[in-house]
Amino acid sequence: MDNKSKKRKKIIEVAIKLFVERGFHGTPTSLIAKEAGIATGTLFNYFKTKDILINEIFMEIKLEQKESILKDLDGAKTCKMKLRKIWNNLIVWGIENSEERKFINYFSNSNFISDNTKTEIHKNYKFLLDIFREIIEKKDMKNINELMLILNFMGACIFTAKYFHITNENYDEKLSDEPFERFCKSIELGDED
Amino acid sequence: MDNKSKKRKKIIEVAIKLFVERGFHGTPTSLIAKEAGIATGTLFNYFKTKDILINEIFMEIKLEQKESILKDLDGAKTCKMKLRKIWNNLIVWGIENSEERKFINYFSNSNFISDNTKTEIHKNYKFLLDIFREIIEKKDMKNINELMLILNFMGACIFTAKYFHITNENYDEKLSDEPFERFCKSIELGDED
DNA sequence: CTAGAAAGTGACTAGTCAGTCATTTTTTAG
DNA sequence: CTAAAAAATGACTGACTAGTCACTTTCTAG
Repeated sequence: MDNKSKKRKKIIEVAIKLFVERGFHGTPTSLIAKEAGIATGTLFNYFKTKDILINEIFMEIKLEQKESILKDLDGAKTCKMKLRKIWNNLIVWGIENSEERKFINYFSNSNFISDNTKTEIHKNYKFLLDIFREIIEKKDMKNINELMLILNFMGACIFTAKYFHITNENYDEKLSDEPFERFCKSIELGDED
Repeated sequence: MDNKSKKRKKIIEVAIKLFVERGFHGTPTSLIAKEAGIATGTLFNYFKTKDILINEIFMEIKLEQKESILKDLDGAKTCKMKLRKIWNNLIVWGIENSEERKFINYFSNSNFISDNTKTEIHKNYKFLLDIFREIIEKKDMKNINELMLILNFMGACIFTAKYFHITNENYDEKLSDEPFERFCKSIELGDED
C-alpha cells in the first residue's frame, strides 16, 4: 500500500475510535488529525469536509462487513448451511472489528449519515433478501411475512453477538449454535433444507 | 401539575426531539431553551448542566418504559401469557413513544450516559431476570444459558418492533404474534406453561 | 541535479457554545 | 397592598471549532 492509502487508513482508524468515544460534534477535526499524526490542514486534503469523512467511513465499514458476511458462502450447499455461515460470519466480524461494530451501531440511525449513503448501502445488502426468498420458496412458506422473517433472523443473530460483547467471552461456536438451532426450529428449517 | 413541572416536562420533551435529530453536542442549550419557550438561563435553573439534563432524560424514559412493560402483568397467569404481555407492552410502548424509543436506541451505548445512570437502570430491570428464571425452572431447562435466552427474547421482540417502525404499519397484534409464537416454539413453551 | 508538481503544515478567521450573573419579573405570604 | 422570596431573563465570557490558505517540505520525471 502506498503512503497515501496508509495515511488515509490511519485517519479512518482514529476517527472511528474518536467518533465512537466522543460523538460526531464532540470530536474536533484537530484531534483526529493530531491522533493520526498529521496537521489539521492535511486531514482536509483527504476528506473535503467532516461530513464527508463520517459518511465515507460508514460506507467503507458496511462494505467490509458485507464482504465478511459473504465469506465462504459458496461452499454452503443447503439453505440452513448458508444461514449458519452468515450467522457465524456476522458475529465473528463484530467481535474482530469491535470499534467498527460500535460505530455502525451508533451512527446507523443518526442524521450524520446522509440519505444518499443509506440508500447506497441498502442496495448493497439486497443479497440477504435473495437468500431468504430462496428459503421461503423452498419451504413453501407462502403466507409468511418476508421482511418480518429477515428481521427475526437478524435480531436473533445480532443479539447472540451481543451476548459475547456483554460477557466478553471468547466466541464459542457451539454456544452460538444453540440460538441458531432455535431459530431454525422455529421456522422448521432442517439440515436437509 | 404545577407550572414548574410543566416547564420541566416541556424542556425534556423538546430536548429528546433535538438530541435525536442533532446529537448531543450538535444541540445547543440555547436552542433547547428557545424551543421550550424559555430563556437559556432558565434551562440551567432546572438542570444544572447539559450532562445532567441528558442523564435525567435517559433515566426518566427508562423508568417510564419499565412501567409500560409491567402494565397488566399481574393478570397473566402462565409464563407464556406473561411473556406475551411483555412482548406486546414493549412494542406498543415503542410505537406510542417514538421519540423516546429513538433516544434510548441512540444514547444507550453512548458515553454521554454516565456509568452511574447505567448501573441505576440495570438495577431497575432485574425483574426481567426473575421472570426468565421462573420459566427456566418450570421448564427444567437446566443447561440453557440464562443470559443468552433473555437476549434471544429481547432480540426477537425488538426486531419485531423494528418491523413496525420500518414499514410504518399500524401495530397488528396478530402479525406480531407470529414471531412470538415462533420464539415460544423454539424453546418449547406451550400455552399451559 | 533541477524544476515543477504534489503533499503537508499550522496559524488564523469567523463563528459557535456552555454556563454565569446582575437585573427584572412574578409569585407568595402576611 | 407590600415586601421578601422565587423564578426568569439574556447579554456576556472564556473557551472552543470547521475549514482556509499562504507557505514549506517532499516527491517525481527528465
